[in-house]
Amino acid sequence: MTLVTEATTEPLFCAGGERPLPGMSLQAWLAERLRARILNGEWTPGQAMPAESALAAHYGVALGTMREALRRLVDDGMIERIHGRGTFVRRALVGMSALRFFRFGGQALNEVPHSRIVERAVVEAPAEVAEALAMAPGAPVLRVRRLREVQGRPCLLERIWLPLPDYAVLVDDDPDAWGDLLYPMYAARCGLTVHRAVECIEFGQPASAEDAALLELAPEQPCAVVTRSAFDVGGRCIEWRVTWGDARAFQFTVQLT
Amino acid sequence: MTLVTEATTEPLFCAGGERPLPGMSLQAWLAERLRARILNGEWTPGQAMPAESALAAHYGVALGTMREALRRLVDDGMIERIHGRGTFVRRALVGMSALRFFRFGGQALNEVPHSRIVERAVVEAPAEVAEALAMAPGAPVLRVRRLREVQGRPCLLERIWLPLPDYAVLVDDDPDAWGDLLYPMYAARCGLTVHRAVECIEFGQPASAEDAALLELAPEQPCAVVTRSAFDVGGRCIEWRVTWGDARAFQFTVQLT
DNA sequence: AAGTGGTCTAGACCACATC
DNA sequence: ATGTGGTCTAGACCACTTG
Repeated sequence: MTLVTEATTEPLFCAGGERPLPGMSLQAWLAERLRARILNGEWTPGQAMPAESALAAHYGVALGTMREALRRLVDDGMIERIHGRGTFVRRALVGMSALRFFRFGGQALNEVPHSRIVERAVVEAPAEVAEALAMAPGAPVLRVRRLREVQGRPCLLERIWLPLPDYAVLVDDDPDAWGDLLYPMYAARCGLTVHRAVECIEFGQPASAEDAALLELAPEQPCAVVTRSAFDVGGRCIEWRVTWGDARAFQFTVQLT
Repeated sequence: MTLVTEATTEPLFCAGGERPLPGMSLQAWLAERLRARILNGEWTPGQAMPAESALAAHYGVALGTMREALRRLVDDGMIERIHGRGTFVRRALVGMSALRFFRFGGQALNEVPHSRIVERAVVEAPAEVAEALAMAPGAPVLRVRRLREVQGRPCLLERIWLPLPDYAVLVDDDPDAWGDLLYPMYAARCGLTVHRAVECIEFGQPASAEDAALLELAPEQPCAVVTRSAFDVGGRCIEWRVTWGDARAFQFTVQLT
């Protein structure tokens, strides 16, 4: 009598009364099952998952138990719940521009700075890049240098490394058509969604005199350097980038509770 | 038959069936009531609150509802729950040393750096300090300058401002007896507990040639500057401090999910 | 053994979004 | 009107900590 309206790649029900619970709580086990199904691509980012009632019925658990399992995934940043609409696998990160670490004069809030692609080349991955992207050293990667401008003034310089062949479609097309936001472009053109990222902030100098000139800074001018590894929902690193900006414009706030 | 074992400063029960719920959920209202009682000092930091079952009975709500209210306070960092032991008002922050922003050579993990009080004086609060501490400009404050050393090498210099008369007992005693950790000392000597803090990280130079000399840095050497406002559980700012450290040793990691 | 928080159930009803 | 997540109830039992 139960209609299974969803394709599933796992046993429909853990019958026989025996569930794999070797000390793991039911809600934790449910969360892991759902996480695996998301990672398996059963529900893709932005797509709605079945209703909590449907999931609870599917697994034969109480509603409250399934709610707790879903809450774990929300806390993980894996899914997002919207009252009255449904439960969704989270899309790419937003509002994570390195620009949020800086205060550039006259910068309007939420203003997306203009992007200019300064360089795009297929190169062999240097050791550092290869390690970050979990590739063999020397493997082909797409290297991009991008300058970001606020009100016509250069403020951030980014060096970005992208693993090939995942980003192959970006090798030969027109970079001017990429737009100002890369992550939505990655999703649309390459089917790659950034789900999580780690940033490391340090102080240093521009990587070269040419980079300093692009930023209109003296070569020895101190810069804040933001190194970011970006991962997809499966935990694979799909972008590595380093961003430079004038240290005098750097400002970052931390809440401690 | 119900024994009221706790002193309470509010009506014991919201009788008459009418609870102040002008669109607020019951659990949110409960959380606010409990928050007010904590801020009122009914349960002090480190002390156990009544059991969730007792609280639920006291307010005449279901256990699960009270659990949700308590969960909100946990998420706020207001309380802490320990399985089998109880629910506790959170103590002072730990592991919030500005040292966590730096990597100094040979620094062992969790090593508490040695502290040396370089200056202690009662001064009139400058405008900036007065604003941070919500005092009148020129009001008396205790100014402390502290040098922190790792393996005998100076690494951080702190300028700390403390509102008077709250810290009056520190004006004339022996600073060498303060120890390496100030916040536990504040709690023990002055009855002041840091519950929350906000830090702002910027880039700059030492405040004076003398400060640079204390850090054994050139006066023009770039430094990371960490400005911290520390608040008690009631939201009052009870400490304002600025910390300088060599920018070359600065390293900070941010997780984005 | 007693007391605590953590898990789980099986409902009911409410608030929000969409068609 | 229907379907979604959010709130609330009233229990039961489990896991952990302490005396």
